[in-house]
Amino acid sequence: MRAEDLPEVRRLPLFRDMLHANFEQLMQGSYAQLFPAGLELIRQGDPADFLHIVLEGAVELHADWGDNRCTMAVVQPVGTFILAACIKDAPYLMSARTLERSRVLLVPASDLRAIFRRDPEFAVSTINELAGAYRAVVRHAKGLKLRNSRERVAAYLLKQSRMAENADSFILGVEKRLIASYLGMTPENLSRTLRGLEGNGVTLRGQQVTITDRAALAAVAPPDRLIDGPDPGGATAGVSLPPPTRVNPAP
Amino acid sequence: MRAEDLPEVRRLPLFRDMLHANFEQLMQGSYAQLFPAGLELIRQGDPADFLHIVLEGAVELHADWGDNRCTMAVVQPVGTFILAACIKDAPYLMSARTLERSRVLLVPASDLRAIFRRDPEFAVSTINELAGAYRAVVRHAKGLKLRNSRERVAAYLLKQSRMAENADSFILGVEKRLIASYLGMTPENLSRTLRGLEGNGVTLRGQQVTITDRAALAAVAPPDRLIDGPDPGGATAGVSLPPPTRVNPAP
DNA sequence: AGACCAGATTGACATTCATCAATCAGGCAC
DNA sequence: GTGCCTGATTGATGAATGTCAATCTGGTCT
Repeated sequence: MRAEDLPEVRRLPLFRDMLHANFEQLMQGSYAQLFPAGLELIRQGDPADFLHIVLEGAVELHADWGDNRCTMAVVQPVGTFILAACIKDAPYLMSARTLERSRVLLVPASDLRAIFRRDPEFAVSTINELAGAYRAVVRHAKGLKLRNSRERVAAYLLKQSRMAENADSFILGVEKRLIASYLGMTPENLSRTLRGLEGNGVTLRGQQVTITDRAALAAVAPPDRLIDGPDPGGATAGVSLPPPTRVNPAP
Repeated sequence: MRAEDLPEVRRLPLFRDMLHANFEQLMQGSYAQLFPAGLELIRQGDPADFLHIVLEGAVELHADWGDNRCTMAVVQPVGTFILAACIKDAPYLMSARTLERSRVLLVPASDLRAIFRRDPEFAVSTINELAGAYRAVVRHAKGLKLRNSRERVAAYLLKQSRMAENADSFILGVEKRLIASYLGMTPENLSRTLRGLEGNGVTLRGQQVTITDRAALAAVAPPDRLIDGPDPGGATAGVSLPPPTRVNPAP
């Protein structure tokens, strides 16, 4: 892997506190790889061999059952995914595919398991990472069960707004059909719902989202820290909600 | 706490491998308490002070948003819950209430955090517990997003059947409205769906479930290890699916 | 036994949501 | 620029699910 990536990886909450020697060893067995867009990195059901870390690009985690497919999360740099499967040495519960050309660091699961057994700091980091990931999924499940699709969309927009640098005008970083799948609805339904939300404090033009009346939007779906997160105590990497969005220059 | 409970707690995957001295210390700060049925043990949003372990009875984990409420899990002996919140020292994402008279062991979160920092075995156990809990929620979310209500009900029955001692005839251990909420549907819808499933290999009389044609039921919702679990490598305690059911004597 | 009560069921109805099909719009290759 | 291709949108429709209200049922208490 490129030497210049090391500091960034080292700075991840998961690796930040471990002993240097152990970090070195972990990285020695790892390798970064460049993948084209649309490539299936892992397939659900396969044995978990590598912890994946997205260095560049974006990766979708999705699940399939019969003919149905749904997006569970989008991981962006620098985020890790499928940590739990590696730890349990169990089959992946989700598939992963690149949304764009992406560089991914692959860390052997066996090394991982060996090292947190002898590096207490790393063990604690792993515990925190997993606890954060767990809470992220619980929040996702809560959103699915407690909110209808209109409310989920409104809450999603508000959350993206919070994460954007310019909270009042940002662009959706992902295809709408992916957002729809993430929110547990069809693209058609999302499209109509978005249109229905104009007049509730949002304006849309393509990927462009402008919040004109935050209170009105919040009235559709009162934001709740216990659903929309994040934990007060810092961002949860790993399986997170769809990507932070970039600011966009005024037209 | 009662001395006779100690061995059972000690046998939990979470505590099995830790040093005896540390287990002792952990238990010294803990206390078991008997609660009546229907009592709210914890309320979502409150700070996480104690890891909870159900020794007797049954506890429902549920979430609220506005006027909506949904069941996220039912924990039965001997199972732990809200480990993640304790670890992150963050607010509970779910509320908990006793479904029946229950005895619960309360372990101070601060002790927990202190001890897994110095007991590597306990740290590893915690990691495994969390990884299992994470995967359980992911499976739950997958079920919600990939299956319609009819399929969820069929899969639920099949799963309960697998967990029962007599797989072909068992009783639902929980109120139906609770099951409905867990499955993300209304009690009315569950009732109709259950009726609709007669003729697909199931017979119902009250809480009594009899599977007459497993294949027919499985045809409604093909079981999938990646949704219905469990992990091949052993039962995941903590936040698990609704309770194992007891066998029932033939009428 | 009888009254009572929470939960379950049923029916009628409204709403949400998915599906199918037909455009529409924007980006990219040539 | 033109053609094409994917994703987005829109419309029409039906299926799935929620809601409200009215029983029904099983168990508990007295």
